[in-house]
Amino acid sequence: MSEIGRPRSQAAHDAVLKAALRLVTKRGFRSVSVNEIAAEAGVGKMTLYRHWPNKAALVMDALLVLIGSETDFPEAGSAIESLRQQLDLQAAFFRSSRGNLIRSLVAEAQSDPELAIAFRERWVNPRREGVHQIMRAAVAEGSLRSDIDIDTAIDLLYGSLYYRLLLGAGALDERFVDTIYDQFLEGHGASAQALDKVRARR
Amino acid sequence: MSEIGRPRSQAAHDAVLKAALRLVTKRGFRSVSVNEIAAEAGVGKMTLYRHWPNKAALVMDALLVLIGSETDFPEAGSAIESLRQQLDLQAAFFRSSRGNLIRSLVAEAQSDPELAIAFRERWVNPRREGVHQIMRAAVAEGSLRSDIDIDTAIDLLYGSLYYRLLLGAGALDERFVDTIYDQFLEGHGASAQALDKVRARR
DNA sequence: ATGGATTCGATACCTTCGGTATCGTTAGGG
DNA sequence: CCCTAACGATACCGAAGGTATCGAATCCAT
Repeated sequence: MSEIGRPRSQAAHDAVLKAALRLVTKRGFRSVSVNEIAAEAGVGKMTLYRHWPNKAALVMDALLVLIGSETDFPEAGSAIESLRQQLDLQAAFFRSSRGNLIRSLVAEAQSDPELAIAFRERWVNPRREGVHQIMRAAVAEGSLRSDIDIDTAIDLLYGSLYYRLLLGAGALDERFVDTIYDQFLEGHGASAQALDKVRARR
Repeated sequence: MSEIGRPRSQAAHDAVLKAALRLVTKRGFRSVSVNEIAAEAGVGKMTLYRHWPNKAALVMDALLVLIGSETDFPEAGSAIESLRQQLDLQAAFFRSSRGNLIRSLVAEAQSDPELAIAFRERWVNPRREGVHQIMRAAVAEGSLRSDIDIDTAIDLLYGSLYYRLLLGAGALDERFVDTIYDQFLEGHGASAQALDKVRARR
């Protein structure tokens, strides 16, 4: 297990990640060049390409390493409350400069199959799994109806957030989160299930 | 009022639109070059740029002119049935090679503000307006609860379709449409409203 | 310590692509 | 019939992602 030659510089690695995050969140993926990122990091272009195979992989890493935890589930008194707070958090995340990063990566992924897979497996799926868990807990605590189709529910709730982020179809404010959350509970809250039983009894 | 000089060739115009549609639906926006489109159309590059200011505007036009009507609302016995059929139609549209075109334009719009505006105003908004009308009709015929927030309902339903199209998070098949439609009616169908009244009476 | 292997930052370079400029040629309205 | 603008073709420009190569620096193994 040879460790021959000069070792990789962790400082350079970190500086490039930070520079990439700063520039891309601010101005977007396409309008930031690799030369700029290297210059901002005070690093040679070839050093950058020794650490990442291409621009997309670098920015994807910057997202995961530097701000991946910003959408973690907050602690809350109940699962359903935690879900609600995470929806707000996700909307705030999209509304902030981080939103540019997500928009950029989704856009780039449309013409870069490798990036598409990486984004789905390393960003989307882990977060879906988190929502999945919390929804199962919400079912267990009796806040959501037990016959809910969780995957589709996630598509509806989080799909609408991505829709507004990418299509610019409307504000990603708390009022919007309020509304989709209310509409969601209207159909999937435990009280809706109770009402179904009323209907069934008739 | 002057019509001096050689007139624009409608044949060239149409050939470029057709070539752009064919190539971009097949291979995607980024991997098709303007040179290819011009060659495929049997047209000089400068002729292309005399008819459209840039590649994005051309492809946007191809979408609207050639296949804009493919997502029109089908005739159906009731408004709610028409809504359901249009959802299926939209999913089939996204699932077909047309989906590549939409994905390409949404992606490109993330770094092209003019295209973003054009796509929203010329594609998204007109179709949202169609859904809006049909949902109002569904309320009027008693198929949807009268207190529905239509704009948010559109975000939920169609947002989830765009989400699956762009994130590749799952199949856009009829089963999926079935499920989101059922979940939608669960919360917003008129019977749900009736059940609310049962709850209120207690 | 010293030498070999590898990374470092810097810079020149290659290729591709969107878009422009310029040819001589062609069509048609005044 | 002729003047003007569009036509197809092609050369060109600038920006950008990625590669190649440089001498210098750094660490491990001997």
